[in-house]
Parts: sequence; structure tokens; C-alpha cells
Amino acid sequence: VSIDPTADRAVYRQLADLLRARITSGELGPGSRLPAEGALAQEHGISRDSARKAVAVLRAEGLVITDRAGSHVREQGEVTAVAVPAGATITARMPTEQERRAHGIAEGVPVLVVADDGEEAIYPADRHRLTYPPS
Amino acid sequence: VSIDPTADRAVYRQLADLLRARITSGELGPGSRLPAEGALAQEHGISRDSARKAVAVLRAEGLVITDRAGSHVREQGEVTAVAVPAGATITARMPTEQERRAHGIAEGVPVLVVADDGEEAIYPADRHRLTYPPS
DNA sequence: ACGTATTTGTACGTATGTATC
DNA sequence: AGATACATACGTACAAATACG
Repeated sequence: VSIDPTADRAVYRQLADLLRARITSGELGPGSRLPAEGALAQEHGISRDSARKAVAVLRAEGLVITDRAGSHVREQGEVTAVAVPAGATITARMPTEQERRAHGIAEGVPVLVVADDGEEAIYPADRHRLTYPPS
Repeated sequence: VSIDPTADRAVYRQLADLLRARITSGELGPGSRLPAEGALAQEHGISRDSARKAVAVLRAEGLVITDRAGSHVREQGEVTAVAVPAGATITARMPTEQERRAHGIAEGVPVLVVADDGEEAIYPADRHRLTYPPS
């Protein structure tokens, strides 16, 4: 009941802050299920819309994954090391929707873009790590 | 009036697709102002809520910037080349809210994380490009 | 300097659809 | 079949910042 509707900070941001704190503190570890949006709304005396937006914030930050069953803290999967060719340039950006679908990329996960000699390769940032030289 | 409420694809995604096409085609170039949410809603006969969500999609993709005055196509600013130390590992992720504020990072813009010898440096991905070796 | 219109931000409500359990 | 939970979509309303005359 630590949400204050009259506060300067938006209600949904306050809830996002609360949930984020529980995640980063480890109280909600990787894989942990978040309360349902409706439950969050009831517990904190806010609308489901606000609870929903709070979860959306965390999703955009790449902290949580939401599927049909609900939301849960994102787990770190296997990370593949990728060797960067000498002379390549590396950038990052959010994937297009097609790329998201094609590579099974969750919301809030950027892609690493390795440009080498006009050729571009993209790697979902939650599953890849770039290194040079090859370790 | 090319939005079909009965289609499989959500209305707000259809609008996002339309706007995205106008951006990538160049019809809406960098800096171009997008119609106001209310205008988009009226023009396409949808609710402002749906128009709003469409713009939010583009914002999350890093295509547009929204401020109190409205939304406009993101412009490519100066890009700083950063030399990657040999042996460093490179990842990318969405910035925390604090990082966003501290570095003036817009929504939908990831950060490049360069880890070298336990030291981490972060670079907003819309303003930096990593290279190795130094060109 | 001031008020007004515009535009986004926030927050509530309701309703329906769909997938999962 | 029913309950649960998220996705979508509509509506309303007010606040706050900005732009404009």
C-alpha cells in the first residue's frame, strides 16, 4: 500500500519502481512469476490499466517476459560468444517486428549489428556476446 | 481508411504499420512531425487509445521521439566512433531509467556495453559506433 | 503579460476476444 | 465447461506542458 495517487510520480511508474526493486534485489529471481495484472491492481488499489502499464514498462526494459500465462522475470539463457571480424563496426538497435518474430526475440531486447565489408549480421543481445580477438 | 477493425491484426498495429511504412519510405523524413494522436484517431476512425498505442510501438522501435509538442521522426545525430580494447566483450541492453535520464537517452534506444577487465563502459547506441581496430 | 487552444500524460471505467489451465 | 489472464478497443475525464495569438 505504498502507492500514493497524489504523488508527483505517476501511479503506474510507482508500481513499476516497486516491482523493479523486487526484481533487482533478488526477491523476485529469474523465472519468478509476477502477480497477475488484476492482482496487482487490487493489492495496490489501482486500476488494472495502471498495473498493466507498469508491467509494460518492465517489459520494455527487458526485465520481464509476458506470455499467455502471465509475466515472469527474464532468465539469462545460454550466451553465444561471437568473434568480431577485424575492421568491423558494431552498433545496436531495437529489432524490427519481423526480426523479432524471425529470431524469437522478446520485447525489450535489442540486437547487436555487426557490419563488415557491407555485410550486416544481427545478433539478439540477450543471447550473444561479441569478443575480439576470439578467446 | 485502410484500417480494418475486423482484420486479424490489431487496429493499433495496423496503424503502426502504416506510419512505419511512411517513415521507412521517406515520405516522413527525419524530423517530420507526425499527426497528433487525436488527429490520427479521427482520420482513421479509431479511438485515441489505439492511435496512442500505435505511436508507442514506433517509439519502442526507436523510430520516433515524442515530447509534449507531439511526435516526430527521429533524426540521426552525430555518431562517435569508439575504439574497442582488445579482449573486451561487447553486449547491448536497454538502459535503466536512471541511465536514460543521466545520458539523455530516448525511449527505444539501447546501450552498448563494453566490458574490459571488469570495467564496464556504456554508450547510447544511437550516438556511438564501436570499431576494432581503431580505423 | 495573459488567456486559449492544442497535445500528450495519466487514470479510470467497460466490454469483448482468445488462449490457457 | 468454467475460471483465469492477457490483448484489444472503446469511452470519459482531468492535468500539465507547450504553442499561439
